[in-house]
Amino acid sequence: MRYSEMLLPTTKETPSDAEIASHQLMLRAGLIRKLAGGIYSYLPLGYRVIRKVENIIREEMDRAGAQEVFLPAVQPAELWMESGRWNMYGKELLRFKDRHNRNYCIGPTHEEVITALVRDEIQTYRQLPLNLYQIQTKFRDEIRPRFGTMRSREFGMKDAYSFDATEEGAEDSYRKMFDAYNRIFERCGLHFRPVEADSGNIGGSFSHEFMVTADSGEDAMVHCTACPYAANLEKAECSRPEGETVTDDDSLPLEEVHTPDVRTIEEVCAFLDVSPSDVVKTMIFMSDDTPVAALVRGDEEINEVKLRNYLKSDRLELAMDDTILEVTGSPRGFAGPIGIKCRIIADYSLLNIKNFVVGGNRENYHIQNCNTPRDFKISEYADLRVIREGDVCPRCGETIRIVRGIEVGHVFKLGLKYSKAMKAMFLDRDGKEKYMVMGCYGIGVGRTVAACIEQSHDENGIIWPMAIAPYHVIITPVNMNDEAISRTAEELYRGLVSAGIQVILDDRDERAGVKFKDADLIGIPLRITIGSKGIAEGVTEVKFRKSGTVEKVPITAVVDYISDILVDA
RNA sequence: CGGGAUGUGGCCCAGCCUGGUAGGGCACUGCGUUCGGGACGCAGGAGUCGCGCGUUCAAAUCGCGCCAUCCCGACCA
Repeated sequence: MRYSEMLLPTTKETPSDAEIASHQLMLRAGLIRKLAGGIYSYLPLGYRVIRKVENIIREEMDRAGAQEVFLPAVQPAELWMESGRWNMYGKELLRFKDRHNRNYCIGPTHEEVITALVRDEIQTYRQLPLNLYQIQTKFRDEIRPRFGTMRSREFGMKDAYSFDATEEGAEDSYRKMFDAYNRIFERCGLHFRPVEADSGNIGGSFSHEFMVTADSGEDAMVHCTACPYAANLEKAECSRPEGETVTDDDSLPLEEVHTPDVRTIEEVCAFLDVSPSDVVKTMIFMSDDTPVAALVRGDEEINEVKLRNYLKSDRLELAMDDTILEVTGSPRGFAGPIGIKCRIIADYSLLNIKNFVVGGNRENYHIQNCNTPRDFKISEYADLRVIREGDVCPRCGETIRIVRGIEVGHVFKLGLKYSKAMKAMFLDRDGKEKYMVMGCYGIGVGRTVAACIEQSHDENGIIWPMAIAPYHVIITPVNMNDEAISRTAEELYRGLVSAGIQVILDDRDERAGVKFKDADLIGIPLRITIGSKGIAEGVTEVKFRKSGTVEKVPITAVVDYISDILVDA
């Protein structure tokens, strides 16, 4: 393609409403333009990258045995009422009425549509397993879209759905997708890590997120420094400490202390001159409609996802003030386990501590030198806290580290959730009707592109990995008015094009500096510079965007030289 | 939705406090010079100052309301 004919509006200045590198560079390099909040147009260069990623996804999905379909974006409300999500999904689901006043939504995801399709078309176990995928525009009316295509409202997503006759089959489908995702992100040149993720209400332990490591990532994940263990922060398990040696030795007598207006852990520590690890936090939650007290050491945080999973509750939230008063007999800030009127669950961090401070269950009082089981009994210990940097790995015992990441993919074993709700059944070998076992698997296409830039750029611009670069090569004639230069550039351009190489010829009548800056900004992996000095020697310069290294290559050998590089890549 | 900020040619911003002629840089058009890391000169085109109402002789500037955008918290690919 000739640069002079392309819609490729690069800018020197950084748009003021872009915060992170990938968003700034996507705007500056002319990949995207914003139409409205969280809604973006892809320009030619940006769309080429999208298509490259999509094609990698297609190849790997096809290779894994999935078949591509294309489902409607507009979906009737009845389907969503069937699954129960019309009322559950909330404001993120964009709803509207047609001219007949019928309710519709724009699909934020396609479980309903695919399940309805498959239940009508599949009757027997002989037709299973089945894995269908599509690459389609989704709309989620996000509370707060941000970071360009990283979290937009309208976005391209690959979503796949597997249907199996058995649990084992579903696990096999899951594993195939897991493997395919690894290949996809590897081919996109990303540094990523599959991490164990919370599977929430839906149950089962089969959920992994594919996280691209990036400091600007919105998610936190943990990984072990020694073994392959990696998990989403909210999922990461904390080991039960060794050796429960709680005895009454060196126990001091219980002591109620007046602590006027002292509520938070910090205030308690300052007031009583103790450290947070000598205090026990008592937090009152409402699990569905039942109050529960969760205990954790003062220097730790409660992980609400773990607590919810432990309790198997559908809804979990911090209790309101009136509940706290009812359960503890005191206002917020003084809750303690002694004499409390609800179920008590203690985090493992409560093992092995003694003479600790607890709330007094009485306004403006705390209790010191509390010990178990002397002063109150803990019948349930569980892993309830948020893991911390430096904790021990739950698998191997080595050190845990926390890093930030961008979730680009998610694989999920759905089980029977949708097949039951929507009656997706088949006739098994034994002549009995059974529910299909489902899985769903998503990849954010635009987010993957943004994540790639986030991970691969420098102060001059984007550095595309060869596999998803919009073009492989850019030819930069330093002066179009120099007859020898422009002729050589034209000839080389024709040579590369006929060799099937994706190339831009920067035929603009611009100074060399401008062309170099733009070439760096848009991140083309290879740049061929053609100048009069080189022509005199019969060579061109091939510069590698990533390493910055420059090779002098004879003009006659450039096409072969480039072809070889691309074959290796 | 709550908290904070911003809205001025396509882009980045000044002007607002202290009301009176809309300004700079980038980009764009023409001519000339220049030509290997975002050149220079001259001449030009381009703006309902987010929208509405109000205060005032007079509003980009002051007041009120609305809208939009961005950042920080609960959702998610």
